[in-house]
Amino acid sequence: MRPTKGLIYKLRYELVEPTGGLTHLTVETTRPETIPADVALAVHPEDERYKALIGKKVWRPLGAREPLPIVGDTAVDPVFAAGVLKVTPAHDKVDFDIGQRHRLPVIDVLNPDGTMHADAGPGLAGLDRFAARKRASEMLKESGALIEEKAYENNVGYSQRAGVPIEPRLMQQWWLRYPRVEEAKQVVRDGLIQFHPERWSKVYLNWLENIQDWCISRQLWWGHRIPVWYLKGLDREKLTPVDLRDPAKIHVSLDGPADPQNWEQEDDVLDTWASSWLWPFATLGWPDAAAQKAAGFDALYPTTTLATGADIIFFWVARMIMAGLEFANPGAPIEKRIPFRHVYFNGIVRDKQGRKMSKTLGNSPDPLDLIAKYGADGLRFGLLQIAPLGQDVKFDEDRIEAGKNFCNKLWNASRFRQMSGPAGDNRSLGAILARLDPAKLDDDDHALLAALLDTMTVLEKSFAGFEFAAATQKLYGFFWNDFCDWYVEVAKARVQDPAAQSHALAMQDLVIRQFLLLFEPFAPFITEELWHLLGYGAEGSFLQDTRLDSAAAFTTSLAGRGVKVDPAATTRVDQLKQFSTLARQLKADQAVAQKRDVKFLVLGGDAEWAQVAANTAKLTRLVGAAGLERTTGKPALPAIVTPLGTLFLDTGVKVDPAAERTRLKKELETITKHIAGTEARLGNEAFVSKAPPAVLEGARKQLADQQAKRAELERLLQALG
RNA sequence: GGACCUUUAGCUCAGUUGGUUAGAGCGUUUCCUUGACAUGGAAAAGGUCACUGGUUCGAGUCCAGUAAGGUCCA
Repeated sequence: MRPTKGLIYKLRYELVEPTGGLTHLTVETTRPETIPADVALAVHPEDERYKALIGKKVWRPLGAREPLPIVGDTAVDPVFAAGVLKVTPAHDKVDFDIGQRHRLPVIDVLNPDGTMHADAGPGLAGLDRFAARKRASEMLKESGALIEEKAYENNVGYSQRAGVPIEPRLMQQWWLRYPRVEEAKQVVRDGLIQFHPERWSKVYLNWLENIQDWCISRQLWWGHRIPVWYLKGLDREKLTPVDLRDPAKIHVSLDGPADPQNWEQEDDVLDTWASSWLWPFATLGWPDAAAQKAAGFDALYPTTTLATGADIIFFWVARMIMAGLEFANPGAPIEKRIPFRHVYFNGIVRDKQGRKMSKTLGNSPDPLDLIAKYGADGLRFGLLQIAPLGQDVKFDEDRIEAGKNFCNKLWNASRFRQMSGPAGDNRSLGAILARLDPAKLDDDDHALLAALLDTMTVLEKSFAGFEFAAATQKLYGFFWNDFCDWYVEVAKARVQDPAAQSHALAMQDLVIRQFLLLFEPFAPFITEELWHLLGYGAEGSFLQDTRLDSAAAFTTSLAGRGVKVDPAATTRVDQLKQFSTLARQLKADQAVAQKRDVKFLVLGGDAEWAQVAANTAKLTRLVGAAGLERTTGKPALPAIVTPLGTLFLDTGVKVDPAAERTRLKKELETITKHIAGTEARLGNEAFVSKAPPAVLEGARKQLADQQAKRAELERLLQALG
């Protein structure tokens, strides 16, 4: 559709019998050359101006002078122009529908080449449609029917290929009645075929409930020719319904008539989709039995998953299902006839403004340019990251850059592993496990293995549910945060310790190996490269051929080496993470340069101090501390409350009590607000009596923690004086 | 007109069966090139979860309605 400037013509249609003081009706049209094809005028049945005229007649002002009925139809917009519509069923969709409703005849005045047909009458016949429009207006002017013509802009459909306005015209078309409609509904409703996301099945079923016959004729020259033959000498434009059912005149079959010399095959070809709907079995040798056997039809049909866009549910998916049920494994149970068991609807990638990418708009980035900029893996991972299940995605190059950065992170982490110490035997999972020393597993090892197992479990679930974006997010967080930001950092000390090095490196080799296996579908190139560089594969073997163990199998392998992951370690490591974050925060608050090593003092119970003391080496390194000591007093120093006790920062500079007080008061305010919220919840009788015990217990624990923190903050404020 | 979907931080999006103080990336602010990575590290600011009502001890999440936007309709 394109806004097109043209003319609109205001015309008089004379009443055959003047009624109620009216002699004519005023009609506006942009296509006066189609008047010879008019078969009626239509008004809105509720329109007070014209209601009484329904059933009366007017004279056609151009072409054959015949009386045309006035009909009432709600499709008429009473507000547009004079509220009277000329009805030309042969050359307008709305008019055609009106014609059908009122059983009006159809008069075609256009030839296929866009010139006027003889039925357009003398003066117009033979003219090109645009020349005819001009001539028609002149003829109407001469006869006095033309009231006025004025400039007008409306939306006109254009041919994309030829760039000329499209003229609706009735033609002989072939239609197909769909087979197996009920079965097609049943297989999706009963879950024999599952849609992902499931909600698209509603769209599918809704369409099948209202299914109409399929117009399979396409006015094209390429494709499968429609298997219909006409007896030579028949006028195809004048066929009656009886003719169409007469096998002496019309032949329909795949093989064609026995006496082809007497017949002419239909020139039109099938709708593209009428070829495509055969795809699931036509690609497996169908209909030739020997070819099917050779292609492995019995093993491969039905296939597991069809991946496609939801915009072609009707065009392709529904039709493949019906075709499969009809043509594949005829007579077999229904589960052998369906073409696939799962349909995965990928999101459609749109541009930043949300528009569909198209050649016409030129808003589609060239994948090769993106690969040159971000790498094939970066592009793939970035796209998967922004494509949630069944949701369209707005393409944003920043996300692709994030994909590249992640690949870079993986590369550097692997490089660091190589620089950290000698390569061990990485050729199999067993070989790496043999290098682990179960006696040397610390909390960080346990927490990392727990996070790895969790990642594996989440990936298993994500793959089963076609949730690829969720999988990428899990992989990203695990590798960047759990492994690089925490584990590799805290392991630096162990790697330099001769007694712990071998074990610590084996842990890294193990985790990188499993990560490469998990990450391979999202970034096949860099993972394969690293697989070889780090010696994970034997000579000539490939990551892509290596089996990925399930979380359960991996747990068993660990157990075989005497490694049982301690879930409580994660909690303890989280406390250390919080401790170091708060320590850094304290430094930042006090405007202490990060690199400057300062002295920290910890005030806390024995258990808390024991945990800090056991991790002093890690913590001082992580937060940049010259020392981390226990204190029993209440030094007048900037402080922060952590899960492992209160932490004081000694910069050697005299503390500013006013600034410190302001900071602590703000903290106190926040925690007091939270306590009020928690207390309100616990004070609610209905909550206490109805909430599940676990939730209740959680709330009580939370309140206790919050109160302890508040008490500590109050003590600190008091100590400041 | 019909069906379906979306609305959460400046931007792009997560948020699993309702349950602590709603998350991530990018962007922004401050600091940092010490030995994996500045394609990086540390910290911070930033949200009445479109609106109205309902169900519930409890709603971003469930229900109804409203608004705005989008997709498909052979």
